[in-house]
Amino acid sequence: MKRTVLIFGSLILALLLLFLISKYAIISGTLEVENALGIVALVFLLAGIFLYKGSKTGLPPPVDFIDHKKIKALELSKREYEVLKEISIGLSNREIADKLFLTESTIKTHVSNVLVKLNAKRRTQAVRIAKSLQII
Amino acid sequence: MKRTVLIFGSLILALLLLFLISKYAIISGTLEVENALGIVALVFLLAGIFLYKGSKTGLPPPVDFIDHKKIKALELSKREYEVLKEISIGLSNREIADKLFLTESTIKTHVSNVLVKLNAKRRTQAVRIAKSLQII
DNA sequence: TACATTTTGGTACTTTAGTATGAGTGGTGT
DNA sequence: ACACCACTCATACTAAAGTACCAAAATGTA
Repeated sequence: MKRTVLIFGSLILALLLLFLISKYAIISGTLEVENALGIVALVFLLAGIFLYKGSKTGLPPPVDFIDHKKIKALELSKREYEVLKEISIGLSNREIADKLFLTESTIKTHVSNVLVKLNAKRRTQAVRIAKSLQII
Repeated sequence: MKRTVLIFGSLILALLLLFLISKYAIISGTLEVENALGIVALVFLLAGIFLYKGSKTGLPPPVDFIDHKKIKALELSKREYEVLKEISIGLSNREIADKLFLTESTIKTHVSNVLVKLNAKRRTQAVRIAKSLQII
């Protein structure tokens, strides 16, 4: 949001600047209309590319970017989310327990809660759902 | 490739056309320089967006595209690969069996083979590895 | 401080997953 | 015709995963 405003602001400024420069140059005869148009064209071609890159209005999910709002909406606690991430990289409950310095019991509790909150029957399904929701 | 040439061709044509029109209009006094520049700017802004969208020269791996060579390199058979895909969408052995009209026994055999070939200990890990190898 | 969550852990089971091993069938290439 | 391989299925286990229920700390917040 902040970035968009900034980009548009500098874009408008650049446009105004170009107007002034080109107008002056044309009047004083040091620049032909073709050149002025060419410069404007080039600048805005690049601007278009840059803007599109930044905005990403396209349909394809932007590869990554975690949706933290959705995590909250699902009421996943910090630990539960942490465990979910470990599941997604293929660790067993035992391994997750060791990694987080907890007992397997605790991990099982967390996993069960994650499954309920993600409405999944299995951890593999939970991973798929989590990915489709863009929370991992 | 073909499309790129076509796009650039029409882009150049449009540029020439704009030059002619704006030059004529400016000379005959029916159009101010500002407007001409504005039009060019707008056109090329859109062109930039369009070009970027089409070319996608960016770094991000194009999201999908399955590496069939790697599947062969891993010596994954047709069935095994099929089972792997079902695993990745979170199905249980029972569910995969029903979906493919096979017994759970058979699925277990396939899964075991997949795990060995992908060098994974668990199905969740197999999914992660398969994704990192771009075979699913 | 009182209250609500979160986090942690346990016990006791049930259900899936995964391994090991063997074996029959059908297709392909030689 | 025979060898080879993918595919199928079975039995018998072992090992994880998951469920249900409970309960005590730790943490955060009104």
